[in-house]
Amino acid sequence: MEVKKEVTIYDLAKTLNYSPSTISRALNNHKSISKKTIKLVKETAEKVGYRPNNLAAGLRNNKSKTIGILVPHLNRPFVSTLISGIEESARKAGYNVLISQSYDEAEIEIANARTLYDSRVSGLIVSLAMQTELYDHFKQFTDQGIPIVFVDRVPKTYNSYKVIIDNYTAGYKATKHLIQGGCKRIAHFAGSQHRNVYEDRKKGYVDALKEHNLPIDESLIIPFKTLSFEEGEKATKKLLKMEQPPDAIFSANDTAAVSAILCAKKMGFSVPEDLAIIGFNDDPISKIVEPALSTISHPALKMGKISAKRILEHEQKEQDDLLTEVSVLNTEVIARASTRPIN
Amino acid sequence: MEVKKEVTIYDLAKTLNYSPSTISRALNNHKSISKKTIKLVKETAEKVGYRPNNLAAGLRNNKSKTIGILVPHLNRPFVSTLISGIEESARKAGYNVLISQSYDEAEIEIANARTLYDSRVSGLIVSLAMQTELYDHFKQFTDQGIPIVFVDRVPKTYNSYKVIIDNYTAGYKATKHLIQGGCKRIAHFAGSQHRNVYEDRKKGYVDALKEHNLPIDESLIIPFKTLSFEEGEKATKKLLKMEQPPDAIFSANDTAAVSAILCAKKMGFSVPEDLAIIGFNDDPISKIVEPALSTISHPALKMGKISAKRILEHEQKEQDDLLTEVSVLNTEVIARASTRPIN
DNA sequence: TTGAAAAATGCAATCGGTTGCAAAACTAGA
DNA sequence: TCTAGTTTTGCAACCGATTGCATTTTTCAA
Repeated sequence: MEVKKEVTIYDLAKTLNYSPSTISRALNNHKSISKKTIKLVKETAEKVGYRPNNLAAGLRNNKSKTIGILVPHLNRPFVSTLISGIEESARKAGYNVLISQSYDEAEIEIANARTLYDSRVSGLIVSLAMQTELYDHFKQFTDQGIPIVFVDRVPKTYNSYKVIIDNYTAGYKATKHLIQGGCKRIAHFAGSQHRNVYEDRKKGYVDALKEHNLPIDESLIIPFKTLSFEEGEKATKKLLKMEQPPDAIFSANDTAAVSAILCAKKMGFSVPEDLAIIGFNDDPISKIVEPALSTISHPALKMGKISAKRILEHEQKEQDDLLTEVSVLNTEVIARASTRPIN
Repeated sequence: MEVKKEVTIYDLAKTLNYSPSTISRALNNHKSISKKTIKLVKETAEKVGYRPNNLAAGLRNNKSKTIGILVPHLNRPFVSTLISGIEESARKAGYNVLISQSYDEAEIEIANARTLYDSRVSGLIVSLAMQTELYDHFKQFTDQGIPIVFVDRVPKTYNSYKVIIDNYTAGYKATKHLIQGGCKRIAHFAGSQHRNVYEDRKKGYVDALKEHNLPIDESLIIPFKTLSFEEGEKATKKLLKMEQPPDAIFSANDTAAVSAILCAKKMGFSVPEDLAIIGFNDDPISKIVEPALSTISHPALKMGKISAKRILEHEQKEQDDLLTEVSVLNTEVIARASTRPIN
């Protein structure tokens, strides 16, 4: 197959009788190049089909105008929307977006971090795998002054940007919402307590119970591995077969919550009368299930945009030693039919 | 902020008293380097924290071991799963994945194609924007021998790899499924007829009716712009208010189909008795809605993996002039509760 | 021991932009 | 017209890895 020779700034230089430096500067609107020259260069570049080689520029500058993303799973509503937000902001600023998924495994996360580093990303946006507990694989970025934004699932201690929601308050609000509906025995579908998001949601749940003088019943707090549909069904079955079943469930995600609704209905319980249920995330399924699932909003798109912004801004900043900088977004209870109206 | 100096092959060369060429070859397991040297080089590289610079290698080779993806929207179940499949295969082969979304606008698609080209992707995987009709922006890739895989939404004529399902047959099967359930007045939610997927689904629908001697009623074929929930509601309302409303709907996607179920129920029709409904894609919501939505499977993950494979294989191939090479995947009717059992 | 073939390694150019500094060209006031 | 200052442009090194070809080293049969 014949491959057309690509046009480089050297070709442009020859054509226009300028030096490559001038061409390069003209294309980048360098202030020391006259407007006349800039115009001429750009027009010619357009005409002859010149295309910049990002690899060359990236090599010279040791960064690639690329944001790396490291998430557990790409095909989840929250994550794919988060990425959509990142992509939108990045693209507007002329940045590319490299993606990778860890499948919630620390080992893969580590490998992917390496690869993204090797591609000299300008910044990294990470949502941690379920079981990641060591953060050494992020040090390579920090050492090179490459900004990292942890989003949603963040490490407790690592020094960097973070974009999160207030999971504690969200958990508190969700639980309080159930209490205000008259629920007294509230179960909780808890995610991995290694991850801040699930840990905090649970804490909010516990504190809401305490504040309303409801007992904490450990048998009502179900530890989940992945908060999957199947796990949700199993847990619901178990709960509803108890001698004294709960009258409500606060699930740490929507998937498990929806499975609880379906399972409860199948077992003859009515939702929300016998069992009120509230989820977390406002996934698309939460609007579709019947009764529609009350849940907690999760501003994925916005979190994505802010994460990207942090990286892009970082380029401008004076690189003092990087301090932790946390953005906390608002969430709210979305009351639908799966919980009882507030008294 | 202090930035640690990065280790290059030159540093390794100095340390080990070899030339950079030998280091490079050793790291790449070149056959002309002794196993002893390879071992030594690799161990030292590991020890001193050497990290390859993909930009440098990419510049030299004029390609970046990166697959570019161009899709309409990232946060849709089909697309995000497709990408997940691409990412998985690409990663295994040591390739990175660059993403971009066109928001279904040809103009953005063109701009993104440029950017991906400028990053010297090794291959491009595209699902076309709704209104794209000119394909000039793909020529730059073809001219450079960069393989393009069109997936799902593909151009009719462009010469390249294609990974699709048989939309015609799928549309035919979906319609036939309704007919076999006893439906006689079957409406169709049709997508943009510029895109093969929607055009072919409609053709399958039309032919199924014809073959079963059912009349084609143009008033039952509703043209959609985006097949959104809102559009679906509106269309359903309109249909059910007709003097002689349809007894079934074949929707070209699940979103509109689900909205039809909900809308029909709200209007007092029972599904599937009064109105049978079948969708397309097997999105997560289709399992959740009640009655559960019958639909057509869409092997997103597999399509992603195959698309990536096409790109990766292409690298090996003798680059004869690229011919069109089409992979057609199987789909099947997933019968759930929103359609009537087959007689 | 010698010579030729085979194996291992090195030289130097190359990929395409970017940029500090020097130099040239231009402007304007004296 | 001359000079100092300003604007514009060029020189050349550099980023880090790859690779064709030449050279050195090793191997082994004669």
